[in-house]
Amino acid sequence: MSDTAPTCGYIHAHEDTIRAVNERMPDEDTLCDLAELYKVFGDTTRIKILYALFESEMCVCDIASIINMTQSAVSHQLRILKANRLVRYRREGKTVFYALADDHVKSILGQGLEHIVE
Amino acid sequence: MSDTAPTCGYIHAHEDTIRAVNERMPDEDTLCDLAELYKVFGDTTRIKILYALFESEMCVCDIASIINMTQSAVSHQLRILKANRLVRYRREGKTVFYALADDHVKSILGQGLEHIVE
DNA sequence: ATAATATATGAACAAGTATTCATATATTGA
DNA sequence: TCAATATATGAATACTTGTTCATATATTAT
Repeated sequence: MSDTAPTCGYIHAHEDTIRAVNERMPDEDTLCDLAELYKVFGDTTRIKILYALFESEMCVCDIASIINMTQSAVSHQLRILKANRLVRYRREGKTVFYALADDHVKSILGQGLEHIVE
Repeated sequence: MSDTAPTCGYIHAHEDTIRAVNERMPDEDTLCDLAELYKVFGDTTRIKILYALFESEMCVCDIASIINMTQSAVSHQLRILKANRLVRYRREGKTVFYALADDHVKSILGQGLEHIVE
């Protein structure tokens, strides 16, 4: 974060463009939430977990086995996914089953894929 | 990355579920590219830059002024956006104008917003 | 109650990253 | 060619984050 905005000789953008940008720009809190959400998707382990859950709900141990990571690592990441409401869970005895929270996850990942294959 | 997969007493997922997951799971390279793409969106400064460019193409200095960051910081981030083909640029004399590379950016950010306002 | 097991979590460490500062490059005009 | 200006970039620093290891919690069965 800086507090000094640089000024080049003159502003190229018209005043109404600048006003339009300021109108469209979400407020700081929303921007932070947005960035936070994308950060969650910005990790291979978490993406793998989500892809695994595409197929069906799964317990922590199965997820760990499928994506070849330790139970601890998976559990830590599930906490983050949970906190961002990308997965939900239900307990059944000693086992905790995780599932995708909603279809947003699929469509977000799908759109990302679209961009990189282009 | 770990090399030891944990094993709980028994696997809950059926074999065909596991096979289905492995079929659906993109290969390691694609997963990395995906994560990489989302990492780019996972920063407030870069999101601000993209939102600014929603309105119109803009020179580095105008962007810096609008989002209140130094020219250097903006330039560094533009390099990352450029490398991930989220923005394109054209030079006009001393000035370099940046613009959104395509409409993917808008739809990706839109979908993110949808999730967090829900 | 005790043992066994599935999951969660705190602390530590390593790796990655965003900003700043100083400076380099590129372009224009005099 | 030289000065001015817009942008780019390398190095340093502070901060964030993912994994590991050890351990805690929760649940079940004996």
